[in-house]
Amino acid sequence: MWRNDTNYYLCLMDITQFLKDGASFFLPNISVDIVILGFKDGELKVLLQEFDGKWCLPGGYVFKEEAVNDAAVRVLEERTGLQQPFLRLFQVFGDSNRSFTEEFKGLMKKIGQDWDSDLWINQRFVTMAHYALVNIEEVKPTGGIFSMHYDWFEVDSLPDMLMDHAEIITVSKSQLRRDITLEHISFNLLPEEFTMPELQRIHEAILGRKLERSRFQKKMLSLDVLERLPKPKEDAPRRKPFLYKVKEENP
Amino acid sequence: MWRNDTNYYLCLMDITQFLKDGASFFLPNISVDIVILGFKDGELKVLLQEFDGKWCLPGGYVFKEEAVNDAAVRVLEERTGLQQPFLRLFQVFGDSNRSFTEEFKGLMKKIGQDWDSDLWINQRFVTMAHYALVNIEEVKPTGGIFSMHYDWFEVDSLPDMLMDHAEIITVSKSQLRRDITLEHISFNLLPEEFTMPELQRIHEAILGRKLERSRFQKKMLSLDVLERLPKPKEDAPRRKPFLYKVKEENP
DNA sequence: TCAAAAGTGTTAAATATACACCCATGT
DNA sequence: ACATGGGTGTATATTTAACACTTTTGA
Repeated sequence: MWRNDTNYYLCLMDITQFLKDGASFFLPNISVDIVILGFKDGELKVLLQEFDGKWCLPGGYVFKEEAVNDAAVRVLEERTGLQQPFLRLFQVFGDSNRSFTEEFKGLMKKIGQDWDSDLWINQRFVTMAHYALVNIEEVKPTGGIFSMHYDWFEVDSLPDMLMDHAEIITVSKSQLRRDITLEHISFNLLPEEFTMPELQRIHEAILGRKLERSRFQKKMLSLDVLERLPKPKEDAPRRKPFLYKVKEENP
Repeated sequence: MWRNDTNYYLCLMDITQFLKDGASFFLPNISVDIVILGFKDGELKVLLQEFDGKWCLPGGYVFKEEAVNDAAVRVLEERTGLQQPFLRLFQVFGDSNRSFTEEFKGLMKKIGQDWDSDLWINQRFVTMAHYALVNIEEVKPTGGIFSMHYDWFEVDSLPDMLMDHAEIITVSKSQLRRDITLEHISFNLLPEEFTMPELQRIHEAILGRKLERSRFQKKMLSLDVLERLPKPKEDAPRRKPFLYKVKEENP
């Protein structure tokens, strides 16, 4: 399941080879994009990478012998170093004019590569849009094959984005908003041990509104998935809040 | 948006031509499958078509210049005659071994077509799985290009299904179960005018459990989306229930 | 000592649940 | 007339909401 041969090859491959031979490794017309979400300073952040002056989602392609889901896991690991983060496919963006043709034209010129409209990378791509929930402190971001520049952006004030990537993020937000009220997945945005106020800030950021302390606490505890640890958080500015962790599943 | 030239061509095309030239019309490796759900005799039914002795979901491929969503709408219309039914993409099935190779081998032989492992139709396919909610009485089913046999099956007792199509139906059921509690979409399974008991039967079938009459009625009416019509349903065996229809959106 | 953050409690309102009662209709 | 399906009401339990009270802690 880890780094297969083809994948390892890609890692060593330079951009010239990628552009030349990609069509023989990857499924055509299919891409994978990942809205990698983290939480810091009270804000929900998304990891973006720079592409010819604009910004775009981390993404990649699916090897011919690879499951779509494995491709998403692989791309996510390539960009974050994370092994088992929370990852979910939430939508497909499949309009007939979805291609990066113009964008690649500009970039190729800039990095001194030959551009050709028949390049496999200029195809129309149907993208499988995923979102991932990560502990932002654990992420060791790396750029993709086209760019070594990356940064975290507040999801509600995005920079100039490529193609439909801003829309993809918008849809991911509303999906996450739905999912978080039905499933217990917000913990994935925090380290193993966390406090109730921290968890509340996350829910507030995702839902876009303030939540009432007392009710939030009761709700979370009634889910019976949290375990309160004996010692409170030490480096807190005022009263030290309790630490919690997600209960082990007892089989 | 309606029947474009390529599509019209396909309609006239016979199976030989489809197998020979399909690769030049369609996006490779991508398919669309639709779990077409209707309601009759107190049961949730799915429209299946026969394929070489087994059964499969209605499906199709995406034209190179066509949006994935338009392809799903087109396939649905081709098989049901319906113009604007409720249709939603709910999952992608993208395992690396997803192909009909063996199944096509058998069928080609049977219908006297040449089989070749390099046939485009033997590729691995990543399928965009949709579900559609239809008024079963309005559907005029037609077979696909491979089969003229179709039938409605109770979703909980399916016949022998091709590949992962039984799993796709299982996932569609759980998605629908989730969606129906959050959105008002069950009306799509009924004619324009319907009774409260009819609506309740549908919810019961989807959720897989009995619901309490009084509560169900209050809940539905409190949504403020239903309009009670002046005359009750006439052809009812006992007491005539009221007829309802979905309120017009008032802008 | 005091303001802010964190934890808990108390009450009221809103919803959900269970079931009882009544009406209409075909047998 | 009565069994059955359909419509409505009522009492109870549960959940949600609003807010008050208390504790802890750094400034």
